[in-house]
Amino acid sequence: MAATVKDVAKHAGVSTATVSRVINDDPRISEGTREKVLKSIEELDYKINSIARSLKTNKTYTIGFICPELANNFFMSVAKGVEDEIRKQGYSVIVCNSNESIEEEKERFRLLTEKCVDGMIVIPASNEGSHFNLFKESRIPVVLVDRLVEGFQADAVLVDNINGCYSAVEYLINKGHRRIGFIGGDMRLTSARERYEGYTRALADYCIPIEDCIIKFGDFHAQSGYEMMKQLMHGENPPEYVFISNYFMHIGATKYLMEKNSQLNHKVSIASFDDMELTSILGFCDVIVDQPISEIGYKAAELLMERMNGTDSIFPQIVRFKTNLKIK
Amino acid sequence: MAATVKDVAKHAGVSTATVSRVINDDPRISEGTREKVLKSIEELDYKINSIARSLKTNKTYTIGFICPELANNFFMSVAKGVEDEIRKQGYSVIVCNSNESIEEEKERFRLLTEKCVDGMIVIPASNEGSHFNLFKESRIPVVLVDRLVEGFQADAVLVDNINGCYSAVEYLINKGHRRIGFIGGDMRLTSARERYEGYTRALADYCIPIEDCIIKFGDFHAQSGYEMMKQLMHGENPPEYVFISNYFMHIGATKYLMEKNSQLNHKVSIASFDDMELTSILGFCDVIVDQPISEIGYKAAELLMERMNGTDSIFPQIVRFKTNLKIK
DNA sequence: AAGATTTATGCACTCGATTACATTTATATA
DNA sequence: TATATAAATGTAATCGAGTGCATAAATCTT
Repeated sequence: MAATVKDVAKHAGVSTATVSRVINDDPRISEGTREKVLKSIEELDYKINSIARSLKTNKTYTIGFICPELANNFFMSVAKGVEDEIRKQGYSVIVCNSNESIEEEKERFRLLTEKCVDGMIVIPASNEGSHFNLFKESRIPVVLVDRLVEGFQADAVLVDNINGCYSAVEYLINKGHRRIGFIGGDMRLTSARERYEGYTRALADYCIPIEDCIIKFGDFHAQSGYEMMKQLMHGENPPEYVFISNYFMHIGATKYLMEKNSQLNHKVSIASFDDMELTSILGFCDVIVDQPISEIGYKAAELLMERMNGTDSIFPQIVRFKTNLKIK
Repeated sequence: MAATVKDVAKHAGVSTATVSRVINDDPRISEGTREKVLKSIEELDYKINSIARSLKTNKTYTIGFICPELANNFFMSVAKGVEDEIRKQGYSVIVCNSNESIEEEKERFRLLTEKCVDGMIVIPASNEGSHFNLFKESRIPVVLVDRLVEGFQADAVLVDNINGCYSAVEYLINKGHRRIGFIGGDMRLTSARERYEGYTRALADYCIPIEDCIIKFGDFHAQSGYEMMKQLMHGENPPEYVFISNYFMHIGATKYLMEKNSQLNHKVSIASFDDMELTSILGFCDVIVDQPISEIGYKAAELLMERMNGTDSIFPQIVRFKTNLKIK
């Protein structure tokens, strides 16, 4: 049905090689034939078949993006940054959902390999990454985002979680607070670990004892934020401030506090990660560690482009963005 | 580098045709050769090259998803539903951002055509759709989601916006409210128009006069929700209830009310569309029109699959999901 | 004007897999 | 046992575009 180079060639009275050269802006084509061919392309409404082209050139101009969840603002903001950057170079993005499962992550990886993507950007489901060997073997460039994977060396774009969290806790300490609780994420994720590290380090530096009873660990989801805040508030001596390790748990925690606010005879405030659209209306929070989410996506795309263009150093590049402390 | 059918064929001592048949589960292959081939595939770590396959079969097992924005929970929840459903059949999804621009929408469409996607799911940027002729010509199956396009007949998955909005307004009327304001979306979108229609229809059916001064139109973004609520509250006689046409404007409006709450000598409540994770903590809202977002994605995928498999009727199918009124 | 260069174009193979058709081998039938 | 039939495999063309090499045409040299 659709016109091919052959049709165009016949129509223009030239060979397919010439048509191909016109399409690819080969300079050694005379102005006359170029126009003739372009006219035929126009008239036949010829559109290139990138499948055929890819087969020959071994380039698909497609990258894969694997993340643990699609309906997640953080991940999708990264994806947006990636898409934005990468399409400028004519690439497009196949988006895959690993569902926070290592198995599915592996499975998506296989799929993308079969589809011959030129590169991948992965937000790992876990730091457990034995299956990441597959990446190495495949020789497909990979850039990790937000989290690292044990035993797998690759380019990565992260934020300085430790100092981000540290600065928030330090700020609270300087404001005179001593009893600062913590709600952490899944400790199998580097980001969760680093944030916890920032918390403990700040306390240690200011000689404040670490009280396990005001430290809880959730899983970065709203429901667990709700639960953990509940547990904290039901403790013997609840903290006056709670640092919450991500946006979604922050939402859950706020939900709990809103529901139970009148019944609680204890005032609590929140410091948290991520300044999303909604953060400003989450009423208990006045200290925010903001990370440059779009930039993360841009940078990941940029690193990947470098690898795909072969201008790579042997050494993996780890880019860490600084966070920004916002006080309401 | 990577092994091809040829390599496998040589290694197993058979022809490439036989290898291909094994890969594609052709039943008329003897158990013996099948095992031999599978063993070679294993040993050579052969992976199929779907580019080559697609060229021959004219199927890419890839669909396109074009939406006006990536970092948008509603769109991405639809995308999630789509991905979920479609990957069961071995498809994957190229996600494109039209940036709410008709031009970019067109441009993405061209890209996806070149990439030979088997179908597309589109959340249109506008009801203006002269460029949708391209779809017709291309003969690539398309399913529209959430919004229709003028003059373009295609399968679509929508919700019953009119009755959804109607039921909420009716509920408020039955509770004794008479002065119900309205914040609408961009009227170039069918969804915005239908919701407004539901509002006016309910008022008319209950013989309540429509007061233009308590009706504002934004653009479905948070910022405009903020602005419009501000305008309403600064009006001479602000309404007691406001129906807000979508989640993001709801957020913006709430933000305004939270900031100015103490200074307003007028109490206002909100009814709104969409029950997202955060809706429950948006403090002014107690009436919600909930739409089955994931289902929308599933259904769109399903319709598209039907078209792609050619089991299509000539007539476009329009599926409209009922909404569900939730009272807090 | 004949040969050397440069420029423009075409021929034909290739990428990796699928498949119609041909051929071989095994099995059933008379 | 010869023949018909079914099952298993191979041969070779094909999908649509790109490209090394060959060739033709145009331009330059001397």
